[in-house]
Amino acid sequence: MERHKPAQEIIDRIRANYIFSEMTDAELQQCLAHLDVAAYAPGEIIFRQGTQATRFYIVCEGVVQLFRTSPMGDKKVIEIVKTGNSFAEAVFFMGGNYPVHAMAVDRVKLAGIAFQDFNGCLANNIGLAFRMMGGMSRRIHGLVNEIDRLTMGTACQRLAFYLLEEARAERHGNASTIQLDAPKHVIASRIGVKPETLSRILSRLKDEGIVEESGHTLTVLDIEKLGAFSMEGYKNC
Amino acid sequence: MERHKPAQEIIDRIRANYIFSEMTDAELQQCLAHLDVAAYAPGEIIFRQGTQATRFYIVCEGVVQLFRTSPMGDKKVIEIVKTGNSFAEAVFFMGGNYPVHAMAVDRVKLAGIAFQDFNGCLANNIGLAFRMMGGMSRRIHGLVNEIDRLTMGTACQRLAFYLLEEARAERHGNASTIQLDAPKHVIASRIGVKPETLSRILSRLKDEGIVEESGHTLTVLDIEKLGAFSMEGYKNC
DNA sequence: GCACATCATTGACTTGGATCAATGACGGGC
DNA sequence: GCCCGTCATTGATCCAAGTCAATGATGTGC
Repeated sequence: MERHKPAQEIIDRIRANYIFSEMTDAELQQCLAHLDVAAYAPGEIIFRQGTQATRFYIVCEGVVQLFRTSPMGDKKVIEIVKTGNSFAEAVFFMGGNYPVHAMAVDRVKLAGIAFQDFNGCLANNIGLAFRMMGGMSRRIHGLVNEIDRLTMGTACQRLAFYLLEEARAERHGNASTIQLDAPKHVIASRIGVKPETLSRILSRLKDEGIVEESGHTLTVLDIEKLGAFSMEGYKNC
Repeated sequence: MERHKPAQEIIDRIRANYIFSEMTDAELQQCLAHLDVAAYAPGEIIFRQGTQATRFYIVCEGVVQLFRTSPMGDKKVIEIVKTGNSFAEAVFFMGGNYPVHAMAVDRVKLAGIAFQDFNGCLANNIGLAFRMMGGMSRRIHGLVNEIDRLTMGTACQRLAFYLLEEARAERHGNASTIQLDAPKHVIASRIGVKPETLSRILSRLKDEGIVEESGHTLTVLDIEKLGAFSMEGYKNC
């Protein structure tokens, strides 16, 4: 393990993490008073399960593995932490010793933030606590959204769902018109497919008489049927 | 919109949400003093962008859409909130008016928590704030992990990565032996593929001389090469 | 030992979507 | 007007995995 001076690049990494993103510069400074930047070799242990927790970490480079060992010695990997993410901060909030071992998987550079500094910054600053919770809350929403996007059925279902969202604005009976605000390749990436694929799906929907298109206006002819399509993607609710 | 008495089922939903999961019963009671349970019809507006924020919500049934309208009247969907999740709680933490419209997509049942109650519970209770941050922090880790699992490259890369985790325990030089603790179909589901697929990948690795298998013992012959495989799944760092 | 159930392997086939490549339709600057 | 760049469509092909189905290995109990 070698120690380093905190470079600007390190500070940027820290700022980018959700824990610090809502802090003022002054608050950040206070938290980093005893900042510890160090590099670890592959396989090197960062901290051991059961030892007293004094810092949490942000991974500036490399990959870290968190794992537990049972009394019988078998090992269970709990989490893999990659560049940009933090670990052991929950230990700060909840108290107690480190509940896992942390080990460098490859060559790793870590920023270690002292609990003491962090606590000094946060303990009498309920305003900051609220801001941080706001930030975390948004982060959670963003992540949940992303998971939805990744797991929601086929490309066709995702498109159907997307169109229904848009269609809801102005519908008349079982039909609705949609103004396509963005170029198609943007819409494609929004639903997570390649433009070619979007094009194909759309022409399939046209063939089936579910939508019609002229210029930048898209007409949904049968909202019912479109809904049936998309809802198959929501079986897991 | 129709109002309801909070049933036990509603309370359970609320408890299950990350915002309330770390609270004691007493704290929860305090937050729910002015709990408002209501059902909305499809298309009904729950609150409007720019209006004063007084409550945040947990979706007990159905799907809610959050969207913004620009001055020119075009609509942009920000988020889809499904059963069990909350919305507008970030507004509480960060302050300000509702930054979006909220609309029921289908028939929706909501639990509305008054900012006033929530603030009363949290403002002078830094201990609770810390517990909540701990809970959120864990939630974030869980979600990040899940996204990793969903996006980490091909089945082959995932297997390679899984084996490397196991192999690290006892390695000698560039080789290592692994005791297969679980039947293969369990391992398969752990890395998110069908047993057949696992079998095929494994025999490919055997063909390439990277691993060897006898009984329930798996020998990795070339950790280097296996690592090269798996790291391709980490290009997006 | 035999019978039965679980586990594992292997092959043939299907499918959703990405990729590559060619061509057509606008639209805007000058 | 013409030319060029972005956008869109379409076809051909490829690929990773899932599915279905058949067959081989392992037990484990009795």
